[in-house]
Amino acid sequence: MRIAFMGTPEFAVPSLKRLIDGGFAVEAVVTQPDRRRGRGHRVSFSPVKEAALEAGLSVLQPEKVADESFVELLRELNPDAIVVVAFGQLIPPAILELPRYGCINVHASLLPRYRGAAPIQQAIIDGCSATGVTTMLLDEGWDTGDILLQRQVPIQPEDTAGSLEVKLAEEGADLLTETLSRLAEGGLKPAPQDESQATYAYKLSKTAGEVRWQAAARQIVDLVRGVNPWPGAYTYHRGQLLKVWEAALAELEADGAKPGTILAVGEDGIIVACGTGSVSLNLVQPPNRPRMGGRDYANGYRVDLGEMLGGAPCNG
RNA sequence: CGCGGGGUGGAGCAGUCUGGUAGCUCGUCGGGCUCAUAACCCGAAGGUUGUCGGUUCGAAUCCGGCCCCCGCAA
Repeated sequence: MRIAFMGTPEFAVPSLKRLIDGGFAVEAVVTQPDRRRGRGHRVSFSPVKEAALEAGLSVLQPEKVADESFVELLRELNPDAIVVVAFGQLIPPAILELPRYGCINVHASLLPRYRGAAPIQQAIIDGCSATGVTTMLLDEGWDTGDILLQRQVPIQPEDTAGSLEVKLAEEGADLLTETLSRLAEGGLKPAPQDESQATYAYKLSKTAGEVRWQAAARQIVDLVRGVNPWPGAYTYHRGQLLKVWEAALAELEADGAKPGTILAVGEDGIIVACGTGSVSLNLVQPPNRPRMGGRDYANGYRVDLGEMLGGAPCNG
């Protein structure tokens, strides 16, 4: 089967590799144009581009796949299927109807739940105990196409968005090759999504990681997991940014203390009062410092009990 | 050349502006107290201050090169 692959971030890499290793003819790899990013504003390649180059495949990076010249290019390639995994651009109708088997998408949720750009993070933030991967036929909507196959994946209590993404990317790659094989055999019947069950996980903003101390301890712990490693949970201490990498439920009663109050320094970290219950900040990171244990932070920065976290940053 | 911060005993920090061989909160080890403890008391070990070079009678501290780490912003 001749495949054109479209993808950009780390999540798409296992799918691409599995196609290559699985003997599928990957005729083209399409990814987002190189962008300046990171410290120093250097140009960097997308993870998919790195993987493609490593496999000896050349890469196409159209600014817009909808451009007529690119559509024409694809038409000439004449792929049997186009696989789209976290590509980052809307696929226009002209491309959707191009391949015989259609455009097949791997999505990191059990559709129709968590359509959108941040399904992994949102599932954790919402405290779900399981999520999954779905393969589907792209249509003109946002993750609204007919479902081909699904597979459930449990969310472990210690999972972060980062660790879960790795698992889902692997499961997704697995499901993808199974989907393609069965499509080729003709034994796969696309099933429409149940619109009434649809929910959306919009792309997270930078501020999605700000800890709201008035929330329940459970919700705060899930937030910290769900936004790790990106955009990262944070609060403010003494007017300075304090990133929170790991947090766990704590036993201490808030005992009337205002949410955000530092109640104690436990063995693992700083114990903070929440709207309901308390959490222990076990791995934190002040600006210009590496990550450190909450306990270490408390020692080195002379944290006093009763101090408040949160509030606005101060520029003094 | 996007802006900026930092590398000091095992961990996290102070000391750098105003040069004079290093301090704090922990940890570790030994001892004590206790029914007991992550609590408390006493004591000890542990540092070529990232690296190379320069200035100086003398450099963690001033100057320059190199390596590494990180925040913002994308």
